Amino acid sequence: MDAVGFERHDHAGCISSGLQTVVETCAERGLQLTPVRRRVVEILLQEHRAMGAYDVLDHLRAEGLGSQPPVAYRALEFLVKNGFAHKIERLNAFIACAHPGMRHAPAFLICRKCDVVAEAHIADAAQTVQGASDALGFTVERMVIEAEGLCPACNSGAPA
Amino acid sequence: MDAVGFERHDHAGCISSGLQTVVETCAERGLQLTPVRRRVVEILLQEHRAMGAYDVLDHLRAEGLGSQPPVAYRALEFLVKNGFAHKIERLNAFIACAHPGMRHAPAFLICRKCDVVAEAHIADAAQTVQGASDALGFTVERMVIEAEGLCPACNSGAPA
DNA sequence: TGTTAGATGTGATGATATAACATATCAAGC
DNA sequence: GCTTGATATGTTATATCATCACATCTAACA
Repeated sequence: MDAVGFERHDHAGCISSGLQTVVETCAERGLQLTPVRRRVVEILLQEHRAMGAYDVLDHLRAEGLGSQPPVAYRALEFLVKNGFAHKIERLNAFIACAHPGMRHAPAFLICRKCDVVAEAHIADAAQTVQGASDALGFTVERMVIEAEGLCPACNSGAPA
Repeated sequence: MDAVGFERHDHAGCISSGLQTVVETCAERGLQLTPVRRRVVEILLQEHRAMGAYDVLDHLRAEGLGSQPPVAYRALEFLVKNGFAHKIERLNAFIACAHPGMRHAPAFLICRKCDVVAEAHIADAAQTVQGASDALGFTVERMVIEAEGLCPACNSGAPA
């Protein structure tokens, strides 16, 4: 198990390495990392939080990279489909993947107070759901595991 | 582990017993099961599927029980808060709880082909997420576990 | 060079959800 | 009985999230 999101970290480094991984993975797989798509993943990495599609669109608009909702939704769809970003269903929002390119079934821990979202990899939980589904004859194609509550900082009464 | 949703069942019975459980639980806890709230849980039990708030509202409107969105959303909020219904985040839709009154962390198995939604109780998965969250200092208040894929019937090529 | 597939631009609209404020109901306490 | 407070409902308007439909552009390539 690990989690990305609560601890402090070298953010400039995490942006550049995250972007680099996306660039490389797209090259390997023959995916078109167009300017809009590239910029959206950069925005998600920079902001480092769950962003609504219209938040992303605001950034794009300010940079002349598209002004209508479909522009943002299409880029986000591409990123989610290829594992470079995730949709947080509980928030109707999107976040850069902490481990782009890797196959994984992430779980998200969402703080209701400060809105921080951590991406945890709780393989056992995913496997348990998978196993139970198999037993019922249900084939799992996508899985959503999201926990809402209080993050360590908000738990301990620290300023949000 | 058990699941409610895929197998055939005595639906008239499940409606009446489900409603009865809600009525009794409200009485026990001093909750106001008003006409709108009661009718909404009946609608969810009758339809036996995930319904959008506006689908529910259509029923209410046809019966003169309210015509504006907040009427439906408020009733649904009451039902979800008290464990009589669940929100399926992946679908932005609501479904009657298969085990009203019981404390539980349900997982939902959503068929993308025929839209059937089964409520499974995969205690291990919930506990695993809970345990991992505790280890990180994250307090879980609400958990969403949803798997999307193909139900047994759609899996086997049976008519959807 | 014509064709095609994928990506983007853009206007309109659909779908989901809540804010804000007025009104109603009812039980508790004076 | 009357006031008060808590809870629920009615209603208008609006906020927020998401997609449709169609035109255009570009690169790959037969």
